[in-house]
Amino acid sequence: MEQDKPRWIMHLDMDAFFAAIEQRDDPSLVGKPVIVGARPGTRGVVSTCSYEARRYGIRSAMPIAEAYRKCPHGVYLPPDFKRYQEASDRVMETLAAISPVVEPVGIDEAFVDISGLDRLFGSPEAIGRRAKVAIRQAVRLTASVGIGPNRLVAKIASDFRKPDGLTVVPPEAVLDFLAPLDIARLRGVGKVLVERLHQLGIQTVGQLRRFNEERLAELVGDSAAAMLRREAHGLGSDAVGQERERKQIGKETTFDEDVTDVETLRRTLLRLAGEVGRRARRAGVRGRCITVKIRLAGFETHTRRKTLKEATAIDDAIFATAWSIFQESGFAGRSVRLIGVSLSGWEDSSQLDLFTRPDARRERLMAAKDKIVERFGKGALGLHPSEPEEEEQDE
DNA sequence: TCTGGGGTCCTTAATCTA
DNA sequence: TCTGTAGATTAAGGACCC
Repeated sequence: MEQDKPRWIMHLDMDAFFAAIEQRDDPSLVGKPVIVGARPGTRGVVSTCSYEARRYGIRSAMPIAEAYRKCPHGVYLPPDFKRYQEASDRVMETLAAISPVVEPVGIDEAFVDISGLDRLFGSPEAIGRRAKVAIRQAVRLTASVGIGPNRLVAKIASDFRKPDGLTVVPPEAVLDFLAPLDIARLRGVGKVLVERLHQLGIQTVGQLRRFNEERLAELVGDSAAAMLRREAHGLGSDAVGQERERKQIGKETTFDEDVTDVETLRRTLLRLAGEVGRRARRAGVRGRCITVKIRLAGFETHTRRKTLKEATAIDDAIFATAWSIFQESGFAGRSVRLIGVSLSGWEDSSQLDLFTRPDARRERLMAAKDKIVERFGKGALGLHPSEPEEEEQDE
């Protein structure tokens, strides 16, 4: 049922989400530089910071040590995902009351298809205002909204005026809107591509649009060039859907200090494999592919992978494979900064044989055990609560 | 300065297989 | 049966995003 009516896509982005929730819940933090992320003095980064903190040059993903140097008197808080998820759920519900087509992106953003809602709610701009007001009422937080003919333009528009902004870009205004913007605003253009485009003298989207097509393809490759061309012309998908199926479940950890002790690495892998298994069972998936990620002291990162004959979600099987991968990797004895395990390559559920598969019974048992531990704690299984630690909150 | 953790997708190369 | 090859699968790394 193709329709010729113009598409209107809204992108909504919560302002400094984690920090704003902290300020909302503790009024003494209002007006102060609030930094949510790793503890100062550890190896971590800033997750989100308030606009007051941004005045000191603090940004998301900045090493926490650097943030602390820039703003030692800031308020440093660990993230509390449970509270953030609650707020996020309410935001998504609020959006769902405006349009049935809402696609959450992570915890603090969403795309909403608002095409054809003019009779109900008025112009796209009126709908954007309505969404902002409804969210403010529901969670006492502000959001920035962008509206355009597709996801690309809507997303760039929501980022255009922040915080608490509203930017509507009608189809006929797209080219003019994009032309003066920095190429880094485009999706898929990160540090590497920005650097390469700068070398070509391209700083803005308008310059990119005018740049010779063949030359661009020679320098960044055919597929990147094609993507850049489309984006420079403001072309993008207008399909808004539900969340996509996830393709991988992983868990990794960075040590406070680099580790050479093989026993420590073994125990860490065991714990990570257990966590991955537990999450896979809860998600009802089994994977054939096990990947071990190792980051050495110099930040040099490697992955090694093995594909099993039978898909699994059992801790022991994941660990045994991960451990053999590590032992065969040749990294034993090196100084390790980070180690991680992930499971992927889901088996095709249409070919599942739930009753004859040898692992099925054990998996059901382990899933039941997971549930008991979840509800009543490790004590319920006769385990010491601090035994194989685990404080993990569920994302 | 010293770089988290959860992911997705793309590229390239090697290997398997029809 | 031999051989070349196209296409699928596997593996590793990297860029990017939130």
